[in-house]
Amino acid sequence: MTMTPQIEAFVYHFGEMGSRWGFNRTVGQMYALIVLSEHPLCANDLSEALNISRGNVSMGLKELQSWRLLQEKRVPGDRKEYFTAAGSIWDMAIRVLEERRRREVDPTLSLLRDTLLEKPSNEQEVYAQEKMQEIHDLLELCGGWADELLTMPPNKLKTLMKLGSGMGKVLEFTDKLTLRSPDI
Amino acid sequence: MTMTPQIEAFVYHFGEMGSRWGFNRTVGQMYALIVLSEHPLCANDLSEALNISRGNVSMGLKELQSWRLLQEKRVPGDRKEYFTAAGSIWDMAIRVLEERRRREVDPTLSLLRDTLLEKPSNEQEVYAQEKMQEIHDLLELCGGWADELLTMPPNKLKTLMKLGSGMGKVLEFTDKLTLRSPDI
DNA sequence: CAATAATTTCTGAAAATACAGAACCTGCTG
DNA sequence: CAGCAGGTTCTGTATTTTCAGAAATTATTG
Repeated sequence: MTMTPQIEAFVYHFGEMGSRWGFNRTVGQMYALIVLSEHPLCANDLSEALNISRGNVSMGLKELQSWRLLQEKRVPGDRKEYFTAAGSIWDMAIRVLEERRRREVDPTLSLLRDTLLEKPSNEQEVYAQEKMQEIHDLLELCGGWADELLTMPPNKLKTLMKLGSGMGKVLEFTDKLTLRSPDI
Repeated sequence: MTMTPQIEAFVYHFGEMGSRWGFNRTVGQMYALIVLSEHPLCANDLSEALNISRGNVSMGLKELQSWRLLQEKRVPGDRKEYFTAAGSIWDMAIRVLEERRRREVDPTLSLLRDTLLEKPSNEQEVYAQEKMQEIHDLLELCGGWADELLTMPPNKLKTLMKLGSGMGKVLEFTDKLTLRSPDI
């Protein structure tokens, strides 16, 4: 289990980026290596290839599993656990986005909902609540939309994205249509 | 400059979330307070309201400015600088997304592009490059799409999002149309 | 061109996080 | 049930990040 310079470069880069994506350097490296490996890897492989302590690898695998990013593979006659990336690259992206939403957006939404139920008790709070309402609506709208998109079959989603600037036009077009028939 | 419990709760929450959004606790608190305040705030206001050292406030303001999230306000006859949130909540969201893309996605894309120009030097790299290609394509597609969306006028974007599950249908519909006329 | 108000940069302490390595489980195998 | 492979949890150290407060810098006004 030794990495070529190319693979190494990507693995390290992903480690650095990892922190931005919500997990730490070593977890990022571990995941990158697993994704790039055709064959399932076990904890020892990771520990050796990345020079990471065995205990740390165990924690990292736990973390990646909590993101639902790993698929466990059992090799008959071998008592080690092996791992590959769960699903396609698309699946991976979707999982990460879902998880980040759960961690970053949902708690805020919930707090906002609670706060907005309370009566503003002075001038200052009237304005503040207006802003909170705006934030709430934005998050809710985006969240709902994201749900729609992420539950679409990937193919369809891809088509949609490729539509690109066409989308603006489609939108105008459907606008016109809905003038006549509100239920496209 | 004293916060009501409601406002305080949101400010602190946003501080905690802040770290997930790419800046630290105090920067998050500062921004939340600025957004919720009807009137522009100066460094001292922030320092006092949040119990943050004056120097730290200065750093934080720099950080927020690097995200293009602040609008500077000058009050005639007062030499202090005052700040409000730059633009609407939508503008804020767009700025944050753009900036995160710049910081999180672009460097990876650039590395991938470079790597994919090289010839795979063995079996292992052939597979790894396939995966990298997939990641590259996904990031590029999403990035391009995000560009489209984020440069759309907010109203249009809002309409699009509200379209919700309708979108799947629109898609099928345009599919049929393009069979006859490829340039919608 | 002082005097001083406002801001920025620097410095080191404190807090949080990441991590190696040891100690500890758990369950298989002979 | 001893021995051991594999995995997890714990403990202390190293690293990184955050931040207050001091020092330095820049602007503003009489």
